Amino acid sequence: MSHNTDSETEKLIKEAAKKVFFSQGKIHANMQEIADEAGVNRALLHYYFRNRERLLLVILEEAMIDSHQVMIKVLTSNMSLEDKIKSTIDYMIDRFIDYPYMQAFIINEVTNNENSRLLHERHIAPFFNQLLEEIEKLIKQNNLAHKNSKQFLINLMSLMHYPLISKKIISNIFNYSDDEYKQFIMDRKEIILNVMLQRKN
Amino acid sequence: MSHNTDSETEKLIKEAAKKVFFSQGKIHANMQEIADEAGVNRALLHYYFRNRERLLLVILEEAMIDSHQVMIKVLTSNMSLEDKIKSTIDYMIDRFIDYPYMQAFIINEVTNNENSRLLHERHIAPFFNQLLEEIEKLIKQNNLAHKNSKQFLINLMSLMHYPLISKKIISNIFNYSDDEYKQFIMDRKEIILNVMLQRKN
DNA sequence: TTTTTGTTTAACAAAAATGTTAAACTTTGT
DNA sequence: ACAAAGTTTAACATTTTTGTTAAACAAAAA
Repeated sequence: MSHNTDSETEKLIKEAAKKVFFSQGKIHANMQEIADEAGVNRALLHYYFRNRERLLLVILEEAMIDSHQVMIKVLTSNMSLEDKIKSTIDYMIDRFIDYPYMQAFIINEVTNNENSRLLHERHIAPFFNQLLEEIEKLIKQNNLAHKNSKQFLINLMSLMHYPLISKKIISNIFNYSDDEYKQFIMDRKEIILNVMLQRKN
Repeated sequence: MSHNTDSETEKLIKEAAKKVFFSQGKIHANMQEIADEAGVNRALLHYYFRNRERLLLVILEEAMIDSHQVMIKVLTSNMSLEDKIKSTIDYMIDRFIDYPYMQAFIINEVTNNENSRLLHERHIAPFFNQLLEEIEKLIKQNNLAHKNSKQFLINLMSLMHYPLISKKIISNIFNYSDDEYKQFIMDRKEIILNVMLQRKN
């Protein structure tokens, strides 16, 4: 690599790490593998991020912000119920179809690393209260079949995230190519909406 | 530990490994941590399982069999549609409430280990065809809102597995104790059934 | 042109994890 | 009592990964 200006290389490395962790799901990836993916020397990773833990924490924080801003942005907008849910699903899937293992990474970090859990608790969790209030309003206003906003939220998250996390499993059991898997996920946009709104599909 | 007969220690070690991986979600756990959990010497793990990879493959295979036998057993029984789905959900949750990260382990292994993927492809994936046929029958016979058996299956799996995998996330955002989390999951038995059958709850 | 910044290389130290081995000890069965 | 099987201990070799450093090099900026 030839002399990138300022923080562009930092970004390059972060993107490489995200590719390895979020796209390829290589949860045990070491510094060398990330350096290879970035096409730079391993020493450069330490130059920018000091150590492995910090690099992971940085991309974790960006993933958390990414992931949860999606929902808050759409759900606090001025749309109808259907459009809010629809936009959330559409945007989430479009945004993360190429990062299927991002949620798995977040889950794993929060589960296994106390610092990551604190990061989640401080920066992410508080916003969920806001989100739950919003969902409760939706349920009342639209007389939804679901009554419990927490369960509603987890249902939605389950239907969106699990099929991404289990990309390999799904491809394996249905014998899907990458394109077929992608189509399967795209088809879910409408299906998830219908399930959440209790409609036929 | 004092002189266990035959394969009882083997079992003890496997149970310890399952506790570490499936209950605690410590996906990066090393041999020493597993030995500690089992209360035996690390050398004993090698004595019984030769190396780390084999130990993991053994508990992976048992987990796969466990996990998928649940569905096939219930879904090919003589019950009504509602009871089949209900039994599947009930049994799955009861069986794996204490192994919330089992699915995460399977997913991770299949994603990152070629041998694990082959194990899945050879022993587990074929049974899904059987399962899909069963689901298609159910959909036709009961005129279900869902028409696509594959999407139906993934919906069900999502609603069951994701909330277990994200135990820590859920506990974090809802500020749940272990008991409260458990109750939240137990409440889902009915909720998942209602969502899958498009009923009010 | 000189200086600064970014980057590579290579070598190294240190730590962590894995896998192996031999010896001793304990329990069980014969 | 003896043998066999199970288990522990401790030491060791090997491998892998991490983190550090110094020197050289390239490109941009001054």
